[in-house]
Amino acid sequence: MPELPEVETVRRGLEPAMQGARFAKVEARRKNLRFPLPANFAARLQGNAVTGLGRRAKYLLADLSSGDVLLMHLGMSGSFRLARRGAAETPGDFHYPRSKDAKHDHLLFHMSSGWTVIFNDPRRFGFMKLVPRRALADEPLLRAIGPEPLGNEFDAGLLAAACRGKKTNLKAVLSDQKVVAGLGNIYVCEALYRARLAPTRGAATIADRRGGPNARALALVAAIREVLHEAIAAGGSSLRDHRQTNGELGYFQHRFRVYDRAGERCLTPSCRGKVRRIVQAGRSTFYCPVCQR
DNA sequence: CCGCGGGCCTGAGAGC
DNA sequence: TGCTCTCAGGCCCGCG
Repeated sequence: MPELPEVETVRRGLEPAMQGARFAKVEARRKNLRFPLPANFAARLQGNAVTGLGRRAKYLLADLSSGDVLLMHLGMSGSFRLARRGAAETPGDFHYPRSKDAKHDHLLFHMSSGWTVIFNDPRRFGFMKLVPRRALADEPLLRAIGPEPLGNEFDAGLLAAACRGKKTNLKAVLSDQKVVAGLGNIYVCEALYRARLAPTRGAATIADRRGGPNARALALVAAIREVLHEAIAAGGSSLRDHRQTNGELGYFQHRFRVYDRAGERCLTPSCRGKVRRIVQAGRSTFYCPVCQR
């Protein structure tokens, strides 16, 4: 599923079940997701309390009382859901499995809060890793990731500096996690539409001659922030896989202005354009060729 | 250094 | 109904 708004939605959903709770029992139904699970995965979690639940880019990070950090990535199709222990939908219960999807319930975290946290991932592009807290700064998966787009550090000056001298286009730059964290195909398309910038536009053209931000860079940063805030408030976007942890769908997909709207009218008032789908770096890009320049 | 294509997996939907 | 083909929100690697 998951880009920043979906991962943040999941983080918020997991908090009441995990924050301050212990892993009473962990069931790993497979020994690998995208990568092999850490050695002794269940044993290293069991008995630990979750002292904090954070997010960095598209990663969830659970701080454990052992001093380890549990790093979780949802890949393309990973999701978490919560079930009350003893309730009908809870694994181990008489009625379970009840969804045809249950074969992809790979990890079960039975928490001392009474909740069971279930990680489901049909495509198994997701993965988990345990990292000692003091080694987190050197963690290769996180080290190269750029600033959080909703944080104070990220601004037009930073984005322009990252684009300066680049030969590539805006779509590629915004999709690059080293430039800015957490954007994926959907929110890159939506942010570019809101900033009225074409995804094919050369990235360097949002910097002025000195490499400082121009009006385009300012518009782009504002658009990125705006679309992410709105999407988080809507519980993310549900296309195929993403659900909130309570099983409800996000609803931001109803507010897409270009994504998956190929051939439909541009929503900009007075624009006569039609949304176009092109392929960049092997992925679909949606944009209005009339009002995005 | 850069961009691109392939690979990792499974499932959904379209077309025949 | 069922086969085959394409596509999917991420990310890493190797190639040229």
